[in-house]
Amino acid sequence: MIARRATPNAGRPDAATRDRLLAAATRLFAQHGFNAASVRDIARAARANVAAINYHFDGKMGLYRAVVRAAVQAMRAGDDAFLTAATDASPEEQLRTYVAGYLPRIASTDDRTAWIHDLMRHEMAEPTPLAPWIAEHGILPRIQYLSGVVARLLDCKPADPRVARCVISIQAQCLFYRPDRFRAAAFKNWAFTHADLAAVADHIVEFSLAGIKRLASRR
Amino acid sequence: MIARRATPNAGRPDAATRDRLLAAATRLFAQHGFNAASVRDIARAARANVAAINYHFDGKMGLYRAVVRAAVQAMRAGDDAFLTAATDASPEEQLRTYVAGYLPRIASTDDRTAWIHDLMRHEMAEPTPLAPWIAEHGILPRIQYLSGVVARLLDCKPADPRVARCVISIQAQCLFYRPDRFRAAAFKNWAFTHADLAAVADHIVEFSLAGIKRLASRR
DNA sequence: GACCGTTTAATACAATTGTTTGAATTCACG
DNA sequence: CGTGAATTCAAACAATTGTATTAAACGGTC
Repeated sequence: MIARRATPNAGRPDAATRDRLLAAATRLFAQHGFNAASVRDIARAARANVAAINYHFDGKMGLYRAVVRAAVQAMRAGDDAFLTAATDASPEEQLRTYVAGYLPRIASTDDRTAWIHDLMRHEMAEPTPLAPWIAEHGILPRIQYLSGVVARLLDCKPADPRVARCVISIQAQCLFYRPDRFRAAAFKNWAFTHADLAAVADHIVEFSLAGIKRLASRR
Repeated sequence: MIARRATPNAGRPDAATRDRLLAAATRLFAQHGFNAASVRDIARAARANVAAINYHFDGKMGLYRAVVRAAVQAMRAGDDAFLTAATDASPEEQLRTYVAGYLPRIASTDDRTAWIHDLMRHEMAEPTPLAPWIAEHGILPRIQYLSGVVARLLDCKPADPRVARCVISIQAQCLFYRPDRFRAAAFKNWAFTHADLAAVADHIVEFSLAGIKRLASRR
């Protein structure tokens, strides 16, 4: 039967099987993607039975949905922390805040924050039916915020085609610092200390501000 | 027995089974990645028997190696066409030539040129043992060329940390225009006409030149 | 036309996939 | 202790995976 738990009282003595499954699935889906992560591997990592996945989540896709939901939620929570912070600051300062807050999360290798971006990378390479939903709820808000900042910097309407191009230029630079084996091989000394990362954030801001100012003056 | 064909005389009346397998594998590996593309799907698409893959390529991994070898080869051939073209041009003009030549290939949806980048995307999400080799032979040469151009623009040594950061900023902007479902959902009107693409190339060059000049003046 | 190496084909193999089943176990409550 | 619902478990399911086996078909040379 279906028979879901009526009250989600997660206050069990030890972590409930459902929670352990969710945690293990988060790690393995982020590492290998939806298809390549097997339910048996997930169950073993969670010290649970395979059937528990179907019992608690209605199958592999249901488990994935739960992971993705949590990912988007964590993403928006992280954004709100520094996006809504200084709405009265200058757009230059807003851009600096954005990059300084975003880049460390992108470049992080700490599993507690990095898994979201690994999940996204797999969705880009081999999309699941959830891809459009993730893009709309996890990414679009950030793009729209950035568009507003850039439009003020360019002193034009957000619909101006230059806005989208500049937003992409900024976003692309940040995203590129997500570590992977390709970058490690193509760019030697890829490992970043905290100081390096701050320098990179500085670079992206200066580089982008110069580019934007240039395009603002033309036309 | 092993019994590989002594001479690779591909001049058969109709396309040899080996060639059809290679073509089908190229398409399917690019679409779904190494693991998700099954040998049976490849064989069916090539109108060949499953065992033909083991006979001609010594297994799935051998087939993938052949595809990747061709990919890197095509990549370098495409690069040489416009990288070695104008070595006496100004670095500004070299950058413009680079972006104008590179971006259309990145943004292409034509299977004859796009498959290479799709292959790379899968390697980034779920690397195979070939990943380091691909990075070294397929990507590193381009990065080194770009580093030389940027070093001249910055008027500094290629080892200067600013060079790598600027190269990344340029490369990241170009790579971001590879189409996928996420970008289509996050950026409306993502489809590009030829004119749009030229405008984007122009944007990247102007944006980046302004950024580089700015960083050249500081320090 | 008979021979022999090359290529194709059908089939079998063990391993792994997601899911289902039905019984055993656990837990809260009377 | 006893009852009944919630949860866990081992086992089995059919489908799919990459590879190996073995025989049949092909193609050029004597």
